[in-house]
Amino acid sequence: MDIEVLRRAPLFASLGDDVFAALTDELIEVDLPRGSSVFREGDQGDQLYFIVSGKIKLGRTAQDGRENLLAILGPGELFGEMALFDPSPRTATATAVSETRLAGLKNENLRALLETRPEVSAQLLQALARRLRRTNESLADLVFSDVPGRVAKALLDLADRFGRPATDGILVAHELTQEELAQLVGASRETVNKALAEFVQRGWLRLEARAVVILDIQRLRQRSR
Amino acid sequence: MDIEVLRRAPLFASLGDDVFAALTDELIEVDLPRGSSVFREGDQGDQLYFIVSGKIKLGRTAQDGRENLLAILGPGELFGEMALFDPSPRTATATAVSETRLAGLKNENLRALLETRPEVSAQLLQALARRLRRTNESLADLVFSDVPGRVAKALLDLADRFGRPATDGILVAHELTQEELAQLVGASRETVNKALAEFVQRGWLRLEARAVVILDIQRLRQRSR
DNA sequence: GGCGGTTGTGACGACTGATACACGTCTCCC
DNA sequence: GGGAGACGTGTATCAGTCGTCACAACCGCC
Repeated sequence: MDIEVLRRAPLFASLGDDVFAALTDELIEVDLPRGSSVFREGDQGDQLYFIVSGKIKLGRTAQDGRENLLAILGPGELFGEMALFDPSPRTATATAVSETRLAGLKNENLRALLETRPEVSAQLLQALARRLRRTNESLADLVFSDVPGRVAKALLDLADRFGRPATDGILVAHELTQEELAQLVGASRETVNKALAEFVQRGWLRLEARAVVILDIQRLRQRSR
Repeated sequence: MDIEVLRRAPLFASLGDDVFAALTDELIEVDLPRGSSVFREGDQGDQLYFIVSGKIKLGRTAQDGRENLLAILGPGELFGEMALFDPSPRTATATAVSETRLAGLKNENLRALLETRPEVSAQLLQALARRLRRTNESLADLVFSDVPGRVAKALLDLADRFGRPATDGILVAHELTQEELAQLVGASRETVNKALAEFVQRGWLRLEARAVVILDIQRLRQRSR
């Protein structure tokens, strides 16, 4: 397994090489094809996961079957950590958006580390605080912004995290279908499609297969406010 | 100051009496009338707060002045803890909903405790995880439920936390104006008012000054799904 | 007694979800 | 290699929810 990504993860950055080496022995490798789930809402969770490569979507399903996505996570990020502190079952389903490799860590193993290493606790607290901040941000967006605004914001966020410079703009290979993008911003696929078409028509974007190229990031930023 | 509430707070429950006594010396008492703020969005934060009595609303303001509330917190709960892990300024404004007494604790003091007491870290992690869970819940509600549904949900939540049995139902003295309730559920005051009027007309609720009496909690629960 | 803040209610318009359908593309199987 | 079907995408029409605006009534407090 490529452990370089994990070595650089903030949670482990403070650890000595020996402690980190001991930890890697406890990691459980998981490989997932697109569309398969790591765990589902309601499952009992005894593990948390680091993303080595690929992308994971965290989603919830309403009783009528509609879905909404809480987050798209990429390499170096961790998820499923809430089971550590709370015995209640998982409140979200984690699904691979693309072919994905994970490193799982049993709660008990991390718990032992937390007992002896206050810096690791601090890092975990920071990670949770940041997630809470992001979620609060999304809440405000849902209340204040219309669908095109939320789409613009989501694209900019994805660009920040997964964007790569291209010849004529920023290539964002988000790997999401428009349906998934719609679930992420809390709107219908059709409305998201129209918002994208409008952005394209204005020359701010170019659409590619499960990707976009941002051509005019300034305008897009302006639209997202 | 009435420290009984704090002694029972989960964050301190695991501490010995001696450690707790030392901690109380570091607490800073704050009294607030209705409407005054503990801190505002953008402030630099170096303290977190426990609610001894009263209620606090956490809110954000959009650039056009519209507000939305992230949470209503009551006695025993803590807030402002995100400044501990993240140097960035406060992302919400904390305002007293009623006359409120707080106990403030400097970040540095808590940090010292975290270094030596892993149980306190664990409690703090748990508190954050629960908040994140609640926030995710709110997100899903915004996407899936209509305004009456969200109002019903908010009332049930407030009833859980602040309700007291009355002769003909559950008295929920939330102390919020309809405007504040609207900001909490992410809707306009008028729409919230109409939802409340409908519930009253169906005999599920009785309205009182900054309070409601829930008469038929079953139906209200059903409406909230 | 007046005045600001809060509540109650109606009319209207805009955004957006639902529905329906055409089209393109990819995969898998024959 | 080609075709069928599943999946993803592009677009239009229509109806419903909800926000905005407007205004009346009410309450509590100075």
